Amino acid sequence: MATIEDVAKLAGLSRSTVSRVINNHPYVTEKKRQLVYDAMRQLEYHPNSSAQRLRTQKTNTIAVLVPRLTNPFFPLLVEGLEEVAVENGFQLLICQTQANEEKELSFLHMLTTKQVDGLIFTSIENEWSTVEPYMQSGPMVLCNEYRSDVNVSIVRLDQVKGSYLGAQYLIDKGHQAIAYCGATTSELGRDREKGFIQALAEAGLSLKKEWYFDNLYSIDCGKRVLRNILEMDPNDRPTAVFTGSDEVAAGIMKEARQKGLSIPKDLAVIGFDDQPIAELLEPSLTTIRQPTKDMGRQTMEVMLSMLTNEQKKHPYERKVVELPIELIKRESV
Amino acid sequence: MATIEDVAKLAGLSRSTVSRVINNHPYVTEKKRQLVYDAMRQLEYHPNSSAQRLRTQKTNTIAVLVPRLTNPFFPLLVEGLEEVAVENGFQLLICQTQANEEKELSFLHMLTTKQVDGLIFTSIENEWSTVEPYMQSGPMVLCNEYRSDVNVSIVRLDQVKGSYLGAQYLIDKGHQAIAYCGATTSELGRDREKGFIQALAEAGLSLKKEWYFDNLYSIDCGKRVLRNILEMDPNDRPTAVFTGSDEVAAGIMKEARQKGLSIPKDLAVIGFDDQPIAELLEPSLTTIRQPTKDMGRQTMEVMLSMLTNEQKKHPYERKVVELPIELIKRESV
DNA sequence: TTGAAAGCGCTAACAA
DNA sequence: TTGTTAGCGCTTTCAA
Repeated sequence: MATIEDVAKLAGLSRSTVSRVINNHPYVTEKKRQLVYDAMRQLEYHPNSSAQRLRTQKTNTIAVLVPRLTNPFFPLLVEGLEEVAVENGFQLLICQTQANEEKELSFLHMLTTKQVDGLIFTSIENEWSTVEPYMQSGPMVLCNEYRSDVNVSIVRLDQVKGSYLGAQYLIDKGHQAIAYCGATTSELGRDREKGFIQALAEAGLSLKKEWYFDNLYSIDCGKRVLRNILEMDPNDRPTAVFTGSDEVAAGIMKEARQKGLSIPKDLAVIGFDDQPIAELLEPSLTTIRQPTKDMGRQTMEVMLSMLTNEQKKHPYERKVVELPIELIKRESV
Repeated sequence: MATIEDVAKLAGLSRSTVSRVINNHPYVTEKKRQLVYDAMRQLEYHPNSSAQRLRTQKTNTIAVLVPRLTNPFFPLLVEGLEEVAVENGFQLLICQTQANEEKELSFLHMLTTKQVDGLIFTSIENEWSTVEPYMQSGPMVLCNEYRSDVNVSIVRLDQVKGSYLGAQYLIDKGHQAIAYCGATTSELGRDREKGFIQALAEAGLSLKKEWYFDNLYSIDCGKRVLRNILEMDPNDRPTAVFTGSDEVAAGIMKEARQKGLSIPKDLAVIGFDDQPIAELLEPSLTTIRQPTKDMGRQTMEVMLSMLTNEQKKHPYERKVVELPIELIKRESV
């Protein structure tokens, strides 16, 4: 492999001049610039990325932590993140945590080893107290999932409103017995619960403990929920289910059909996300639309502004962005 | 940030000894090893990744080129690739080409700039002649898509058999008028076409030009196909469609319902991939199952063996792995 | 078993 | 406008 030294020799110039050409610096005469280009081409020279990183202390890479890419929500988010990153000369390092605390920690490590310039969480597995120390190694932004009581930049949705809209719609459609699929472990999950309960309360209803399903995320989880519902007393079981994701909703619907239930007649189902699958299901899925890709774009913009401010030696400024969320009415309710 | 020098000083030892401890070399007394560990902990020292890379000329990172992550086939493939990579201390750099030639080229570049140790294609956008020169910069493996006439390692499926099975099944079910959604641009696409035509030929049938839809990949593409079919003469139009992906099949089915067609009565549909969505559709989708995740695992194993052989200064040995493919019968045919 | 020293390939401050 | 020079932080001979 040719090095900058080889190019300099061949061009009859110094390494500095070659470096200036590589980095598009001013104050290089056109003639010498050409000399350098010729030499680079002749030697098939390409600057060594590790050397550049070591010297500049920058990687132009941003880590994005996602639980798993097989959940279609995240590829969409990544698409938004990546668009803005690439527009600004940055690269993404996509890290699947598999919802595993240790894996997440190992990725956080990349910030301290200077393998990445910044890090974006789209979900958080560890306690914030164990994450926080890593903030001194580089900028972090929370996207989607959040912690409102800590000093970190956040781009998120109004989850309270999301579930409120869903519950209200079910109630408007005459449902009184509504099951809930949620997650108690995250603030996002607790906010959704808040909105859901609020809508119920305004209608004089409350959430039954036995109708609360916790910690669900997959199609199979959804199927299990449906089977659980079927095991309940037929005279006292939910007529509608609010779910935390289109996957779970799809699982419920699939299993319902399997068991001979008709949707929405026997059971109304409402999803969350508005993934492509929502429209394809039969009946098509009523769901809460998240502006996923836009959330990605905005997150990356916050991250890049932090990286830029950092260069100006300004302290990081906390930004909180909240994006709108809406109900998409289809046929499953 | 603490450096190795700081650790050495605090421990009262040399940089070399600290380095040996970091890299688990033998010949360090337990006592000094502890001294080093203590110093590292005290200083919160973490080796700088760029420096290690520059010095060792290794990144322990492998680039994986995918067209886009929003096609669920690829996250599944990546999962397999990543499992094996992580098991062996390697990291994945996932690169979305957006099916764009220039983007692909820019990622190939990472091999020459030593940003990655090896590169895996899951689809190829450029001519092989423009890709080939990059092989001298590091090992490459083709996964899923392939070029049988070039000297590169490949892990792939028997595509001829895949489409043969699908076509044969449709014919067995009594279909004579079968539309085909394919791709002429890749060898994979041409092989599928081969198998399809072969099955037809054995039944004394042939593929109508007007029933050939080229270059389709998304749900919307599928919808368009269905509309095209409906514009045909009702007395001379396909009774079945063979598609190149579950997405396209889903689009066709969705639009068919929209237009009042019943599946499979009015139109039989067969997919390709067996993604989660295949089972969820109504009716559920008959499709060709690809052992996607396993294909990923095997690909990474080939890549790692090349990386290892490289260290032994052996020339790369071309490996070709072909995985089985099967027909999953459901309700859409 | 340990340390000294060289150098991976690059950028940037400084001098000219 | 260009070149000289000093490292960035690490690993790895080589010698002790």
